[in-house]
Amino acid sequence: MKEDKLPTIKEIAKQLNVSVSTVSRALHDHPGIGLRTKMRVQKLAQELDYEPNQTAIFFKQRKTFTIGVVLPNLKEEFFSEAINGIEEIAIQNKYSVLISQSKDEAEREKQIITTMKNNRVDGIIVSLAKHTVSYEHFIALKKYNIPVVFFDRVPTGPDFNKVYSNMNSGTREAIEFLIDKGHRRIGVLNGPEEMKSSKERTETYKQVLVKKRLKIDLGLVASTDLTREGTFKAMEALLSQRPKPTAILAINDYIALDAMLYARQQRLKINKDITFVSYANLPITSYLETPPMASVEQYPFKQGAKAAEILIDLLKKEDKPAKPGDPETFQNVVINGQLVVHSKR
Amino acid sequence: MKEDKLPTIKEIAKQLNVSVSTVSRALHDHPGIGLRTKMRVQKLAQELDYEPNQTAIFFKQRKTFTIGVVLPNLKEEFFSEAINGIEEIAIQNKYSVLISQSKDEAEREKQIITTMKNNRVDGIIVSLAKHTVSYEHFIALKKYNIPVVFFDRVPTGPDFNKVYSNMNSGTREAIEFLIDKGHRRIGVLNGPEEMKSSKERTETYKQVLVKKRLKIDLGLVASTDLTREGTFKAMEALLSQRPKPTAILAINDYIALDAMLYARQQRLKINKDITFVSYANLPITSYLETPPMASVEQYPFKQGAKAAEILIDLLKKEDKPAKPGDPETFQNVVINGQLVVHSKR
DNA sequence: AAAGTTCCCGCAACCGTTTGCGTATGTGTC
DNA sequence: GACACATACGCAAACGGTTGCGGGAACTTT
Repeated sequence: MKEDKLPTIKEIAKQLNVSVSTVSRALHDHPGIGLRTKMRVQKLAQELDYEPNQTAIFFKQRKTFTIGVVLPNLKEEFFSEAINGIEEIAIQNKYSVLISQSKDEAEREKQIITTMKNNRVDGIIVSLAKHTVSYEHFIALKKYNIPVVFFDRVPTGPDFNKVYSNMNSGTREAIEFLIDKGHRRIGVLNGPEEMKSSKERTETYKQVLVKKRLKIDLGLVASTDLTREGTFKAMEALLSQRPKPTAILAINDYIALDAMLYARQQRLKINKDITFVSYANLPITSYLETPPMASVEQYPFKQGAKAAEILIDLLKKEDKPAKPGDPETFQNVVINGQLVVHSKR
Repeated sequence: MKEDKLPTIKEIAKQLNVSVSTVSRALHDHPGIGLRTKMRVQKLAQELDYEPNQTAIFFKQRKTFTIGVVLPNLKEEFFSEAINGIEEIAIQNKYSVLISQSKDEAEREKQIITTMKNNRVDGIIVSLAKHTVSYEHFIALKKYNIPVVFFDRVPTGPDFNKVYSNMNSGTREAIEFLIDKGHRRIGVLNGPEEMKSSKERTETYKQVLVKKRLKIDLGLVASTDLTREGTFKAMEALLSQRPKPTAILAINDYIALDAMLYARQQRLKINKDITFVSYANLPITSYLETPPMASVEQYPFKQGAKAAEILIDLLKKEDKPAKPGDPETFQNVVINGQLVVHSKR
């Protein structure tokens, strides 16, 4: 009943009594093929609904036109926004996107990278799992000529392509904003210490306080492992300081939300007894009755798009004969975070 | 400098002075290969870091071990949860997942399906764009032997595999819940009329009211196109009814949040002047000070997982010789939504 | 010792497409 | 009518791996 056999180039060739190479060339508008046969071929291809078998092409060309994306999860709007950026650029360049979640587990991340490598994705975009400390599995990709671009959660060291937002200026703005509002005891709800950004945040925090001639109290800096429980614990630690902090800078909007939840449980009025400022500026906060007073926008869409651009550029360059003497260079794009103030008072 | 050449089966064969077929079989633990050579081959493969070229295998086996997932967007937690379910099952079965967003545009959806078809994904899981009305591009996949499983936003008609949650029982529960709480004027914030679920919701709404002997006022049923503006408009319409509704059943949590936003702008107190009940029961609501009073849980993870299971089952069956007489059958799995009450009063 | 078995392994085709190279036919030139 | 030259197409190899089949060597059987 069903004809089961998909039309191939061979099929067309047979029906038209020409060779497969002629068909192939005709379909690609190769100049060496006469107009007459070119037309005949294209017409029949139309009629048969011929579509080239991409797997064959991938195999032959040693290219899959697929880029892999590995990120901690898809639930956070930051990442799904970033994917939008990636997809946008990918589609424009006729690339497909293979997405996988590390679930913030280093082991799983490694596994995913291996799979992607074997599937011969052309390149990979990564936002690291929160506890990833070893980058060997990424370095190993070099042997396979698979370029990697990191974004947001990027590794330290110069030997990587990366796109990330510079928290420092945003952090500075955020803290100065709070100080301007009269806050003197400002808590920091920081991420795990393995994350590069965590250290930087603490650093900038100290710098601003010094500059503003305020006392530094490291009891006001706490780490959460990004789980709700971890955040609650960190909040508990922060709120037990005396005098209590009147404002808190949280590593991202989700953590801020968890922190608010805890604060409410402690009968604190948000934006009155305690003020929050965080990072990311996610749409989710627009739904809230009491959003963080300000948020450092990190432009996830832009980050994703930029990472994709860099990757695709690399892929295009790869086709060209690399000049032998060329030292390998790495892109390092910094997108400045910017403080967005949500509420006036 | 860099050896550029990836190790292949040929390479191993040459180094060991055996044929490629022997190597291939040795690596697969084929019984027809002697223990000695099997060991030698496997050892060398190890040393060379040999990894089979999947693209070659895909091509040869006419199978890619990839399933495509098409859904409206990744931003909604419902969908990202569903993906988690899909990924879970996929990984267990050694499938990769190719994700693409239709952005709720029928045209883009069609485009994606075409690309996936050409990329020879083994099967596809789809949640329809909100205005998709023609299913031809899906039906066309049959010719390519690519099975499709729909979830959540499923097409009407019996000729499709689908997994969706039965809103009716949930809707019934939700409305009865509101009536029990004393509400008599219950508004419905429904989705676009193209969506099957919208019609059903209205239907069930009417049934319950009839059963409870309440007057039906269709002015209390409004449609939103799922954008924030659309929802505001619909809310405006609902709130202009007299007497005003005291409770609103919203098509999903996001819409409920938008609606609340509007209600607050109108100086209505949530859960006091006006009560919301919605669908999905997303984690996002756990962050809210005033979450919907109740929500119909739709088990996105389960839906995704189930869809993936069905698809993979189909793929496995495909390998087996299909009995010619067999009429094609379609799975139709219904997951009952269940009302989850958030706040007591 | 010849015949039959069993055990291992190699040969070669195949999947669908691309592409370098060779060649038949046609065109133009003197 | 012999020559060069372009034009239009075919041949065949290659990409990397899988698999049916066939066959040589070693071993068992009678």
